[in-house]
Amino acid sequence: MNYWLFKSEPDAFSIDDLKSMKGKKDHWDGIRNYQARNLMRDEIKKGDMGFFYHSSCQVPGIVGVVEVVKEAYPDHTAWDPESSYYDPKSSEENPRWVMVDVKYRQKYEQVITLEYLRTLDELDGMVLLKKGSRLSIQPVTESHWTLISSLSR
DNA sequence: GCCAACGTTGGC
DNA sequence: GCCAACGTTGGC
Repeated sequence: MNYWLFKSEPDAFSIDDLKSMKGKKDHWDGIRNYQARNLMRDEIKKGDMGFFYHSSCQVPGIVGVVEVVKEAYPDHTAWDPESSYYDPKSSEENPRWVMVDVKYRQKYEQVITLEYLRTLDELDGMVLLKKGSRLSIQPVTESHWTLISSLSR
């Protein structure tokens, strides 16, 4: 099993939004970055777990956990001219972008803040903490996953 | 709101 | 295929 980190701006889509969806699950649409797309297309498997990360907000950090419940399939928002994720170069015949489905698993009582994560020597090398890192879907190592998960207790 | 870092585009 | 210009991300 592999571990991931999914970034979202809570103003656009928060962990509470996910929790309130029917079945507590939703498709992770709107990814328009090739590196993140390739991770979804090639690496992210059903049953994988992910941290839900809130970015571009007052207190950026990890707010909870999701599970991947459906593997990559075409992102239909790319075909919708009304959508802000519209990409005329993507078609139903030849989809350029994909998404996966994730399901809410838990919300932490307290945000594990980016500020706090930066203080932990054990997280050296974590993609999230690298300077200039802005990948919206990131791999997380098992040891980092285990450590961060233990912080929520 | 600023701005550093990064990704993408397109002319050559 | 290079790289300047531009657009975006995201912490602060």
